[in-house]
Amino acid sequence: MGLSFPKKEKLKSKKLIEQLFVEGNSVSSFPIKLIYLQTKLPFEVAIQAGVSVPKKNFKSAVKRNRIKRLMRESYRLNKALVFNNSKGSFAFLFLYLGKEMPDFTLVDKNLKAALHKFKKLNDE
RNA sequence: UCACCUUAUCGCCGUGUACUGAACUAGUUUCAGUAACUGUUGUGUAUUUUCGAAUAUACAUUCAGCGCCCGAAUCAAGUUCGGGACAAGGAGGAAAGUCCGGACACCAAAGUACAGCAUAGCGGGUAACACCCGUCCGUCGAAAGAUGCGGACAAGUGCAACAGAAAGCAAGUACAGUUCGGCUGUAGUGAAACCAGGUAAACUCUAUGCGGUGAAACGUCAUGUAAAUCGAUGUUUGAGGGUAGUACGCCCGAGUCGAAGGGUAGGCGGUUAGAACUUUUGGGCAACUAAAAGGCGAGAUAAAUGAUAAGGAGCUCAGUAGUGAGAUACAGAAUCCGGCUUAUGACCUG
Repeated sequence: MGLSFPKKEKLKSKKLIEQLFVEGNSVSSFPIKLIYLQTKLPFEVAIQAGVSVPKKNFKSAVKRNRIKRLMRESYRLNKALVFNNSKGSFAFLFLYLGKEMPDFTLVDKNLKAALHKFKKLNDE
């Protein structure tokens, strides 16, 4: 399956996202928080994922874009951790809770940790 | 004026699948020309070889195949679905603030007057403007030049520091004259005094312009049930409501028939080829404009345009130098244009 991150695997439905905030569970590894929910997806994929950075913490659109890109990139490289082993289909949303600009190493490390936590919970 | 560059690896987004012209009109799909690919087709020519033929190669023509590749539906190159390959492309000068001006779209009601708002030397440019150009005047400057909310005190109303009795609607100092009436003159204060002036980033007046709502507009497709909605028809008193404020005016409003709406912030269109850009020539002091030629380079929608690594350029600091260290601005398209304002790095020039 490789390292691609095509459109089908992106969380796009507004309905699902709202449901995610209301009913979803979460794990976190500061500054990354992962909200997830086991649910039916519109396509035949295991996981749909999205990223979000609150406007409150980062007013500049350029900075928000940068953080979202870092998170997307990190998820793309590490999604093999959870993609094939999970049971059922999930909606993911990664939130960035920090207030400082991160670099790729920091995002990658913590996003990986969050994925590991999710996997451990899901296996039990 | 430019908006760091190059390479490698891994990704994201939409587009295309040789080109050109026409027809049919929306379709199980037409025609012509040029170019390219494949070949156990046929024919011809040339060359090689040979006594000759066959063979081989090249070219021309004909035929068949292919329609970027694979799979499925199908009489499919063209239509639909899924997967892949390749190609070219993929944020800005301000994309920002949303402050003006338009294009475009819609409206139960958009009309008239008043009110309100905007603009303000004069002339020109423009689709339009509060923008731009020219010019006059004022102010600043030695000059080059910079800068200006620069119409009107003619009508009405208001305001005016200090000085002064008084800057109005009422008072009044000193001296002199006198037809004895606070009638006249002079002095004193001040920029200005029983007389005019100043002031319109004071009300006001004049001239010109202004319906409202914004792409979450709007159109359309799918699903499809009641009040309400839309269309047609239509009646009497017209309650009541609406039309940004007021007045007039205008519109809706019973019933019947037909259609399909709500929600799912669903899909598609609108949507990116334009009052655009570049070059040349003509017109104009200029803003700008006319003609010709050329190419076309983002289209996302929880929102693509990237991430990582290495090297280099310019910049700053240190150093004689080789070199070393540091930082790499402001900032992210969202219907599209013309401006203005604000933020901001480097270089060149006056």
